[in-house]
Amino acid sequence: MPRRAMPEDGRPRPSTIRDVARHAGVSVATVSRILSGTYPSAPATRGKVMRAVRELDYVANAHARGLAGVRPKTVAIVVTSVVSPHYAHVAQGVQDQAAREGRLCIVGTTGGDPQRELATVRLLREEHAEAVILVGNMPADDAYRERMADYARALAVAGSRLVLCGRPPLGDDVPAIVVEYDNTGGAYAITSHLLSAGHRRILFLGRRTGYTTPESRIAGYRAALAAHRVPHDPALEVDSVVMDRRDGHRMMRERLDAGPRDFTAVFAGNDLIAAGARAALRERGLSVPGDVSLVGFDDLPPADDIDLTTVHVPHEELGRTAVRLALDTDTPGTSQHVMLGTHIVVRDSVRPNLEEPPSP
Amino acid sequence: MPRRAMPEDGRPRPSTIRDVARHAGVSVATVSRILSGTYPSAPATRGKVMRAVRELDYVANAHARGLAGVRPKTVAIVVTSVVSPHYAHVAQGVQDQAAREGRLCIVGTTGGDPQRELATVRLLREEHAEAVILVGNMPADDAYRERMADYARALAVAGSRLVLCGRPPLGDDVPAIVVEYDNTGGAYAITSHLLSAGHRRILFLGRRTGYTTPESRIAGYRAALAAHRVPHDPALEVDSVVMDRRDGHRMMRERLDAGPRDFTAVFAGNDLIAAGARAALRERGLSVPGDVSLVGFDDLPPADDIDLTTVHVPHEELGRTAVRLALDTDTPGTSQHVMLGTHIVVRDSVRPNLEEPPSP
DNA sequence: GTGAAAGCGCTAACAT
DNA sequence: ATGTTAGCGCTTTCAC
Repeated sequence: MPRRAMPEDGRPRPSTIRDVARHAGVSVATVSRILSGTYPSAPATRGKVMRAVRELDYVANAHARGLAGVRPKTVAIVVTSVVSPHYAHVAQGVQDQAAREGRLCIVGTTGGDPQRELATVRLLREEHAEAVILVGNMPADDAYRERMADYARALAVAGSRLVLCGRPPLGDDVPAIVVEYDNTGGAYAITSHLLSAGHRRILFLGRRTGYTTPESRIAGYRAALAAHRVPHDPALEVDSVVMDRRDGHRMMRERLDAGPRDFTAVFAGNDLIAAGARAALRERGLSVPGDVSLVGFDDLPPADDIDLTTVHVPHEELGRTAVRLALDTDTPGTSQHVMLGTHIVVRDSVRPNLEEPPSP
Repeated sequence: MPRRAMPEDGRPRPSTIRDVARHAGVSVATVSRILSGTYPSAPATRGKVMRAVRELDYVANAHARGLAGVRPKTVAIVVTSVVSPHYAHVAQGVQDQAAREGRLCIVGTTGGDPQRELATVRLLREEHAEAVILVGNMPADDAYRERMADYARALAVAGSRLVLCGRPPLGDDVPAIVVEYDNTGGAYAITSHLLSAGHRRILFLGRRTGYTTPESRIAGYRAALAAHRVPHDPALEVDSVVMDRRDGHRMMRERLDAGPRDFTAVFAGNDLIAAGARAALRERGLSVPGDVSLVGFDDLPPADDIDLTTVHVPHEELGRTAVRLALDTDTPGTSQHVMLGTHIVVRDSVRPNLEEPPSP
């Protein structure tokens, strides 16, 4: 049972560095130095201090330390939601690396609301975290760029590094680190996979103009079609608003109800959409991959559950890399740019197309 | 473009309350009072101050404020992992309520490792958060109780409230708020659901002795059997270690390979196990619910994807309630206890049992 | 209604 | 190798 200071009011208060100093018979400076471990000290003194620390159950006050000019050991991550697997896995990577480097992790959720994002970044500025990692999902318009640039400058003044995760760079004048992954390359690869299986009419589910991630993916889809000399039919690209399972189900259902099926394969903009589309196909008596081939993007649950061939995105590595780069003070540049690779994961949702012969 | 203090070294520093005071021609005390909004002040002064705040882009330093005796607006949550849907949903509830009440949220992950948990709680003590919410998954032995009691006392001294989420209370002498949900009731209800459909041999997948959550669930299972006067066969209870999809698959596969099938329905200890078991059943040519009925527990993804009848657990409400109770300083008691209800969600994974006639 | 000044607990010069 | 002391930026008495 630790002894602790107990003022007259009968409520114990946390031990302070002065309590420890007194208890050990040394000065507060000595205690501070020994605990920080960066100065030489006599073993005997060290022993006394450590014993006092233990007996008084002393832990430093993070706020006092922060005030005294030591950057708090904290990284922050801002996401739309922590239940979305995409964000959850990036957050997990951030947590991993943060814990490994002895940091605490502040997580903010915005629900996709710019107002809440703004409020969160404001609160984070107050905290003076070492890094603020934004895994936003905002349209990449000018307003967005400007907002990010504002964040970047304000955070830079407070000494925090801003990391943009999964989005393209903003420009060299903006002090932000960017960690993204190869959406276009992945989409190109998996579209080629379908083309190689003889599919020519590939429905793309989840076009979302103005949003960088879906746009990069559809760009890869189109590039692959072009490379294989397959005509590009804009009618095969379906717009989505929310990019979730429900929306995938809706898009597929509406498409099937609108007329005769004019595709043999489906490329869903993400695995959630793929899951919804698959359900809709089955409701209409179409099996995957028996009747229709289906691929997704992300390699997150429920991809494994539904045996979906998809593009693996290194979500956790994204988070880990973000933390690593932000905490790496050896590299002084505040505007690095890293692009992580993606690759296909083949499961059982694609079959060769037999409905029309492949072009010669 | 905000003007900001720019020392000789050419690196701007964040504006302080003194910069604002000078800029507005008032004292720092006045600025502090106006920003806290709890004191009367002349409208003219208020205007000057607010303008200065805007022009200097001032945000308060959370550490200075914390040091000066104001409890930081922060709640903390400690979970095993943020990718596990169970924890993610509770965390989402915590985030929701925290944001609603203007709080920042610190998230710590332990990976189930008591060492990391200890380290995390230590770091959180330094932060003096208003609340520390533990959503642990530890065996409920004496060592665990003692550890929790230690946390509780240490955090109480630092003025933080400890909330135990999804676990039974520790005792009145431990200053902790407990928010749990009705595992036994839910298990009782869904077992009754299977019994009403005529099932008598119900395989329970996921017994884990010493862990409160699985133990409460199996208790409900046994209670329902007893209430329906169905003999309890211990051979129908299968032990699990990790309680995940893979383990569900393994348990089901091993059971099916061990001999002739001696059950008509399966009660999986959670939805992940159910998903794994379902996959194993299908690999052996058994359909759900055609050949075997299957139910789970939690109502989390992938329950919806696989049309699983299961028990709904109010995960997000758990998190919201934890924050609400912890921040409710009107109720001074630090050892409240709340139990949230659970209920069945019927989907399409149960069929009446035809293999043997129900008892008369 | 506003100002002056005393800390909060810690770190980092500056002494010795 | 250790002690002394001046802040860090804010809130909050206590005066006026």
